[in-house]
Amino acid sequence: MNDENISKDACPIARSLTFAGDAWSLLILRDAHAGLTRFDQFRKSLGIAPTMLTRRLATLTEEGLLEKRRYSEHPPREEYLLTAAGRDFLPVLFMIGAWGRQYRGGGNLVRFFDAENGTEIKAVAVDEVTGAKIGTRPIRTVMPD
Amino acid sequence: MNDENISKDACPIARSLTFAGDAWSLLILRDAHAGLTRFDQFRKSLGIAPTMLTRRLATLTEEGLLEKRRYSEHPPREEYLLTAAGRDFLPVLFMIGAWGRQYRGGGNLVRFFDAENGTEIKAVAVDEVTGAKIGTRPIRTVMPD
DNA sequence: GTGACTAACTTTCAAATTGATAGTGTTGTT
DNA sequence: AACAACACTATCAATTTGAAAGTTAGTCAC
Repeated sequence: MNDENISKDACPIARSLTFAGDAWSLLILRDAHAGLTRFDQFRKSLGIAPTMLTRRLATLTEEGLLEKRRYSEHPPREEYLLTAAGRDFLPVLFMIGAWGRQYRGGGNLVRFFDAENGTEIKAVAVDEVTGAKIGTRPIRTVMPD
Repeated sequence: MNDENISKDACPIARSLTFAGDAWSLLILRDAHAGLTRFDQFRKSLGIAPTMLTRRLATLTEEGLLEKRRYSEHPPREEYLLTAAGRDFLPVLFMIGAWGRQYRGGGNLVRFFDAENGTEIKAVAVDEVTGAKIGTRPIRTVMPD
């Protein structure tokens, strides 16, 4: 895709897709939220080729979703930690997961629980202003300029 | 990517990424939600090569997010309409957009308003059970089996 | 009834990306 | 000294993408 055009677009979705528009990046972010930080952890979890993983980690780091940190001087070893922008991507992953659970839900699926009160998490997107679920009320789109 | 492995995975996110793991599909869905239905409308809006568009529309149709409907017998012409599964993908798009607005928000962006009361929509993902925003409380992940 | 035009594609092919496999450099462990 | 762990890099075949042109099946204007 032509990233130049898309990221300069007035659409916030298109802008996000500069890096989030491929499956590996989203799966890496998923694993990062699950606590993975190291190259080999990601590689083994995803079964991704190391060339791909190197590139994707570099992009996610450049784009500010991950941060490279040296965790050992001898030998020199790096790990990848979520930044604030990376952590704030979690709602996106949960909504993708919610859709998958509803429409691709056959067989056993991973489940997520609120660690404090033990209830299963049911992620929904709402408009914070009206409290209504996204998609239940008519939307008006306003272009800039 | 190896779709076979990923869609059989126990992760609902990975399952969704079988088709949603590329930027064009998400942009087509965005445009479909904006009301576009026809091949040439998508093509002009996205600047996508017709080869790509044909393939993506076919995949989205096979995956049950779009539905092909004949809108003219003479000449034979088809349009693509969102199915229930496609409509339910809107929250994902809104959350991707919300992230992009926050972290890639320079310049003028499209904005979305509640058509009934005129307030700007601020999409957030919450746990329907606790009402807490996703990511503000600790999560426990439970694997199947 | 010929020529221009529209819509939804398909064909072709070069360029870019991906993915599998093997190898490298630095270091700790036995 | 031999072996293993970790985080990569190198190589290269296979797949995917993207640009441009062509096709099919009709409508419309004259």
